[in-house]
This record gives sequence, structure tokens and C-alpha cells, in this order.
Amino acid sequence: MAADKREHILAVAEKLFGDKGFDGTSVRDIAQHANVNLAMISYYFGSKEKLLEALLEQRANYTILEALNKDESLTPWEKIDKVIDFYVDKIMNNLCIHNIMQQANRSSTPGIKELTTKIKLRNFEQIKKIVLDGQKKKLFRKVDIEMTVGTVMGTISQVTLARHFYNVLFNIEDGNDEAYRKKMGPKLKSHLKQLLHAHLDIKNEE
Amino acid sequence: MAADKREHILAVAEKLFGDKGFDGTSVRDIAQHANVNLAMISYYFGSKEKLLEALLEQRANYTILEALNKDESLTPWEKIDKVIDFYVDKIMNNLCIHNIMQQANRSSTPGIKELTTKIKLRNFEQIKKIVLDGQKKKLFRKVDIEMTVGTVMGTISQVTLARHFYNVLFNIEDGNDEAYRKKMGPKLKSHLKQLLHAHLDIKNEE
DNA sequence: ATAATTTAATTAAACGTTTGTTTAATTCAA
DNA sequence: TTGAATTAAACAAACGTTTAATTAAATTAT
Repeated sequence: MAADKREHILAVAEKLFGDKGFDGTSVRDIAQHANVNLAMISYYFGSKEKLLEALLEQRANYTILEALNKDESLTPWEKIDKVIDFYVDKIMNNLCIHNIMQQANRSSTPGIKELTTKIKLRNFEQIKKIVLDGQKKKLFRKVDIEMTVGTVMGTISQVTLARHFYNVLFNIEDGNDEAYRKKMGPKLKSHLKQLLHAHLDIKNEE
Repeated sequence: MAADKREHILAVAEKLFGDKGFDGTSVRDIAQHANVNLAMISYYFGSKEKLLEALLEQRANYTILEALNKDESLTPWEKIDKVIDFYVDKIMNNLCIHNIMQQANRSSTPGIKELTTKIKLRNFEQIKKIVLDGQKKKLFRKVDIEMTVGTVMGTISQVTLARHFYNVLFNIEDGNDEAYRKKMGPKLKSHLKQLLHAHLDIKNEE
């Protein structure tokens, strides 16, 4: 069936782009790993670049944050914790696509650059709302919001990007996605929560 | 002269690898931008991979941290601030090589992978020492050291890797290195100091 | 329902470039 | 005059993409 094959190609491309980068992955690589004729990729997607665009557009449906922000029953503190849980899970379960997005900023076509920036901006705005709300309610102190969000995103990115470094640090087998998730996911969550609580708490205002 | 030419090729390669990635940069690209015959790159370095290795080995002389750590006159708090200043300056003034190191983890030869990991491990150990010392002196509270260092490295990396994102956020012209340094450097420093002070201060122990 | 016809999916082969690297000849400096 | 530096040209391999032919599926007509 056609739709299944398309999806399969996308899944294979995600893995390969994530592991070896866009430029480091050839169309023949993808075709071979997907057990698909080379020409099928041009047939379905038009080109290698378009394949990447299709991949990003399909995988970047970060709509849960908006929903979370509309939930009036949650306090800003609860929202912060939920955002961390959501983000860490999301990225730890999509290591490849996250790596692709981080790398997509260089070289690639302006369209892809703008697409990834748009996604990041949308997420940033949602977290910003939470922090502003917490400040209005006199729970959070004054902080540099842009940099605070950068710390959350950056800490998580660090764990997915410098993966080999953490494999060595924690004796995790290279390439074992499941073991990495299990070890680093909980570590990331509790660290980020503790960090943001100390950072944002109005009691720590200087 | 020979040594100068070698250095010039390294400088050009650094810029191009940093901008377009290792796989996205061709040997002909480098030769052309360096105004050097194509064959000179093989002649001087042996291969494209070896050129990258030479680049990393030359640029990764992070010895200042060790010196800083031996300075007994500084308190742990002062050391933290100095490490942040040092790191931010270092990376903001070497945006390209930092991007290269972040990307070098995928695809590339095991030798390069190990080299970048070794550098990161060395830096990690130095910061770890400072934190442990602060804890021994009852100034810092108990924290997850691996993740804390990850936050520092990750926040800085985020600012260099997601550069286009911050260009949009702060209305900085794309590609203007100097403007980026001037805007983001101070922001990074003051944010990280405030963040770590709240995070590490034993008074914020829960 | 079956045959005819049209559309979609799939293939192997070839296209022209670009890739990293090497060669063999030449120029330069010691 | 010897060895290093530099060059233009060529190398084979890999690249993304296209072509033209074939098979499978869907649609229409009988």
C-alpha cells in the first residue's frame, strides 16, 4: 500500500538523518534501509530536501503545550512541572527528529530554517506565558525569560546531542536508545524541576 | 611560507565547517575560499578527515580551567563566576569550532568522536571539582553535578546552535558575529550566574 | 462478471555533477 | 642540484535526479 510505504520511508529517513545528519545520509542509504527502489523517493517526495521538509512538518505537531496553558485549574508551579515532564518525554522519545531540528539550522534551505525556527518560537511563547503568569501571581521572581527558556531547551538538547559523552559518564552502551531514555529521562526531569524551582521562586529574590 | 598557509587553511576550514557542517563542506570549497590549490589540502593534512582532526586538536587547548582551579585565593562562588565568564567568552569567540564539536559526534570517525568526548570530560571534571569543594565548605547544597554541568554547557550551546532563533527573537542581523557576541554574551553571563547562585546556594536547600 | 482501458506504482539503467584523492609535471627555494 | 612546494589534470566512486519500460491496481465499458 502506498501510504504505508511513504510512512516507512519517513521513519527510515528520520533514523538516518538523526544518526548521520542530512548531508551525511544519501538517498541510496535511505532506499536501501527502507527496502525500496531508489526512484521511489523522488517519486513520493520530489527530492531529498522535500523529504526532510515533509518529515519536519509531520513530526512537529507540538500542540499539547497550548492545551496545557489553557488549563485554569493548574498553578504556575504545576504548569512548570508539567512542561518539563512533557518536553523531556517528547524529546527523549524522538531523539532523532530533535537532532535533525538542531542540525537543520545550518546549510539547509531557508524554508527548513524558517520552519524549525517557527516551531521553536511557538514553544517559547507558551513557556513565556507560564512564567509571566507566575510573576503576575507573585509566585515567580523577575528573571530573563529568554535565557530561562534557553536553559530548559539547552539542557535537554545537551543530553540528546552530547549523547556519547553521557554514555561514557554513566556507562551506558552506545546506541542503546532504551537504556539512554531510562537513565537520562528521570535525571533530566528531577534536575530541571529543582533548578527551575530555585531559579523562579520569589523567596529567592535577591 | 608553509606554516602560514597551513594556518590559513585551518582558519578557512574552521569557518566553513562551522557554518555548513563537515559533510556540507567540500574540499574544493575550502581550497577556493583559502585561495589554495585543491591538492594542497591532501598535501598538508592527508585527507579531509585528518584536516578536521588537526583543527580540533589545535583549537581545543582548554588549559585555563585547570589553572583557575589551583588558585587557592578564590572562593567557590568566585570560581563559579569565573568559570562562567571564561566559558561564555571562549565559546562566543569561537562559535565555529564549538558548532563543529557539537556536530562531530555523529557520523564522523571514532577518533574524532573520542577526541571531542575527551575534551568535554576534562572540562566536566574541572567544574565538578569546584562544586564538590563548595559543598565541602558548606556553601553549596547537594545537587546533581552531571546535570548541573549539563545545564551550563547546554545553555551556552543552545545560544550558539539555535542562533537563527535568537536572531529573530532579539532582532539581530543574520550572520553578524560581532553583534551576536555583544548582545548574547552579557545576557548569557548574568543569567547563568543568577541561575547557578539560586541553584547552588545552601540557603535554598529544601 | 469479464474484458478493455486508464491510471498509479515500481523497476533497472542511465544521466550529468560533484565528491575526495592521486598523479605526474613544473616551479621554487635551499 | 637536491628536496620541498605548487600546479593542472585526471581518477574512480558516490551523489541526487530522471528516464523509459514494465507491472499492478483501479476504473470504465461491455
